[in-house]
Amino acid sequence: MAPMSQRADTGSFAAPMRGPGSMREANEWVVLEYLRVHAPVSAPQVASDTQLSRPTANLALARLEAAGLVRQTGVRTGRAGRAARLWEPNHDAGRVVGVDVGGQWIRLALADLAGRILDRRRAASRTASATELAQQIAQAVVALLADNSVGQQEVLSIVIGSPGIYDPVSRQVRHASNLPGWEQPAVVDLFSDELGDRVTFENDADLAALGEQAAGLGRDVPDFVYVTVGSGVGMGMIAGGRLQRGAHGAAGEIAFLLVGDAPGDPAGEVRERGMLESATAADAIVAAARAAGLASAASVADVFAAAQDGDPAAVAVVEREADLLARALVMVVAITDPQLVVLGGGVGIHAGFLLQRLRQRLGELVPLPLPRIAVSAVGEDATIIGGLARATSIAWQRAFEVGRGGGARG
Amino acid sequence: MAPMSQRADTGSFAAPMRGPGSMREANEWVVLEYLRVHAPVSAPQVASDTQLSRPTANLALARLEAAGLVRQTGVRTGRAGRAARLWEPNHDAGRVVGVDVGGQWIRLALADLAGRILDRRRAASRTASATELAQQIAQAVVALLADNSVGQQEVLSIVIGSPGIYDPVSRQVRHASNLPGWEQPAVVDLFSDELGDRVTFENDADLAALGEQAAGLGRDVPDFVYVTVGSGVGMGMIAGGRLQRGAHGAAGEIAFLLVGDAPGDPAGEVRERGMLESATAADAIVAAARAAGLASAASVADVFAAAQDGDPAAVAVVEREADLLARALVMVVAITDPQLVVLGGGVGIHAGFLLQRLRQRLGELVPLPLPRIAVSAVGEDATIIGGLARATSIAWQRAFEVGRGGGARG
DNA sequence: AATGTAACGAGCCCTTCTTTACAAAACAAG
DNA sequence: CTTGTTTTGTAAAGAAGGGCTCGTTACATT
Repeated sequence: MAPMSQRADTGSFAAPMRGPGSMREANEWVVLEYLRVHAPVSAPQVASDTQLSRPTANLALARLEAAGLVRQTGVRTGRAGRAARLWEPNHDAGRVVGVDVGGQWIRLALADLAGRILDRRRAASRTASATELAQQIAQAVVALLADNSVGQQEVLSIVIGSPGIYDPVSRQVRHASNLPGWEQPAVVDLFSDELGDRVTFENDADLAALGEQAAGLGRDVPDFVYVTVGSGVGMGMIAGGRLQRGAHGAAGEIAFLLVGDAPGDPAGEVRERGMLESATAADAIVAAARAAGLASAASVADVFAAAQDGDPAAVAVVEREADLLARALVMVVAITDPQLVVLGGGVGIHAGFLLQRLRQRLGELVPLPLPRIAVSAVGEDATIIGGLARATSIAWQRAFEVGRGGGARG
Repeated sequence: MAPMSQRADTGSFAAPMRGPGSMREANEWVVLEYLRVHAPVSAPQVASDTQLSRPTANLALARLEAAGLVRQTGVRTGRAGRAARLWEPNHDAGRVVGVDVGGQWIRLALADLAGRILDRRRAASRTASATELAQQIAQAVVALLADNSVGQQEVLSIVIGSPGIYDPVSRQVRHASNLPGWEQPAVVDLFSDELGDRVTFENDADLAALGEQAAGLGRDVPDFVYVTVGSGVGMGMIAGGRLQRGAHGAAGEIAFLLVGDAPGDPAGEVRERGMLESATAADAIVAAARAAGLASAASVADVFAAAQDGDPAAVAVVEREADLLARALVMVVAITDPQLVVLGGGVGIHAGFLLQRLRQRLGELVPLPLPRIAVSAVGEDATIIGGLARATSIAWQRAFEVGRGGGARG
């Protein structure tokens, strides 16, 4: 069966230098990683910034170019001296796909190796059965590739983000309460059958955190959390610049945080969905607003709009939301001490209105160093962008590995 | 001023291989790290396990021996073929000191580079003033070294564990509510003046987690937390095999977790110490027992003993303790998803009695994959052992750096 | 005592990086 | 337009490592 690996940590010792071969290889990788961040850039610049000698840097670039991983993108002129050729990664050396699977919508995007989106699709989820949903996704991916004339060979990585936690041992997704049936192993197998062995599963909130890290507020923040509040509640955690998944991939399943006595909630739902999610997710807000007399409230946006207009019932609902989220953030801050909390998801995006109260409550409850709190800069695309970021990272590794011995394209 | 560095992450790119020199150096470091775990071991074993060639492994060992970092420790015989010389790190190439500063006791230990304790001291903390306490510690360290004829030069690292979080920027400890005055910068400066620039500050719970990782239940567990309940409450978190400190070093300050309505506690104390600590720390247990009619309860041990004897009031107190800790662990599990929870501290050590109820409550509250829960295997020495583990790690790095150019000893 | 096995060590070859040097290309000044 | 300056690109020489292979040594077995 296909590997479909979650990042397997090496565990043992750092790899020693096995002969001069690994030396050159390591240097080429350093140059490539440098270029991914600093392109376009001249060869002497690469040399000085990577602390390699000019000939070595040039050799690495030449070999990477021969492997199709790097290309010249022009000439820097205007300064004294010979004009320098500028280099950049060959972002057309492959393609990646990111998929965001939700209970309402599936979104997918095709991107180059820079993560730039070339084409994207959105469709209502066919949640009649999980296998139907999986088939819908697989077919959508195939169609997306076909419409853009992208061959199977070019696709180096496909990352699928969904609720729940993926267990690479049993090869199934668990705890995806939003997607009934999604836990069947047949779902995972269907993807490897249809799309090959380049599929990686990730939690949607984890990917959203990576998205915020790649293109949002988390860009230069090594320790932050992304909290998503929408139809469900979730969290992705970046510590030391790296995504933290926990021992079973369940880190950040904050739906189950205890945030009070959750009055009026049937105990069964609290146990199933978790107390925080039962009390703060989108449906809970709408229900609370209606119970408070806002019969016209049909969506979260309605409730927030009414609150903005000063409707006292709506204000009370929003303030309770802020208080509950503050209690949740107390736990997050006390346990993980992030530098930044990013709010996302259908509710989180509207959270600008309650940020002030959120900060105030948090300050009242915890005398610790407080994180900055802000609304996501990438919005509802966080998961897709994060999926593409993860996919490009995997793809570059693969391209480098095969490029060392194989052919080039692009 | 002295650097006294917390581990500074490099941030930028992996170091390239700058010439064959760095290659040899990297290989020597790999060999040394391998030996620290697998000693005593033969040279061919080193070669095959590190994937270096036999000549290269032998050369690395020879050079490390010349630098005084490695030594022969005998001959393995009994098998066919020529007898192999066995190698081990030269644990006498330096000394380290670990200090555990608490509100009641200070403990300190002198150890070799394997972390083996050569001598140790314990004394009642002189908490009249923080500077007096700091002076007491510094003098105790000096005396410990003198009594064992250890010169200042030999001490490669001193790690001081205390409550609170150390901020390397402002060079002071914060949030050490147990140690009044400990936040003054003068305290930190006193140590660098008296003991030189090899002093590192760490949170005591963080060190306890490292201790459990080095010598306790966390030995081969990459993701676990150490929860200490005693006169205070704290947590140290290991994820991916590495200690997680958070953005401000405040990760694991779980005293502030919200675990209910904390009935009967004055609001001021809850705000100051945190709700979980106010409700579950040692003094709270004793107070609750007395309030329930156990006039004879003078210590946590008394309460637990009475509960073991079946005293209903004591049982109720212990069960409430278990319920509160279960609520706290819900947060920890939902946010960080550890594989193992280790209980330590004055209360945690007696927690065997409440483990079952703790597990049951946790299972009722969270349908996520649950961690193993167990009482610490290193007991009250966790912080000291962890401090020595951290210190040896720092010391080997230093010894390696200077060994590359400087002299040897031992 | 003879044989097999495993460790050790020296010599050789290959690869890589750096240094040094020189040629090429752009701009600036006359 | 020519000449000089500056930076880039590349080639050759020099230095240093690591792997491979083989011969030697030492221990255990029979």
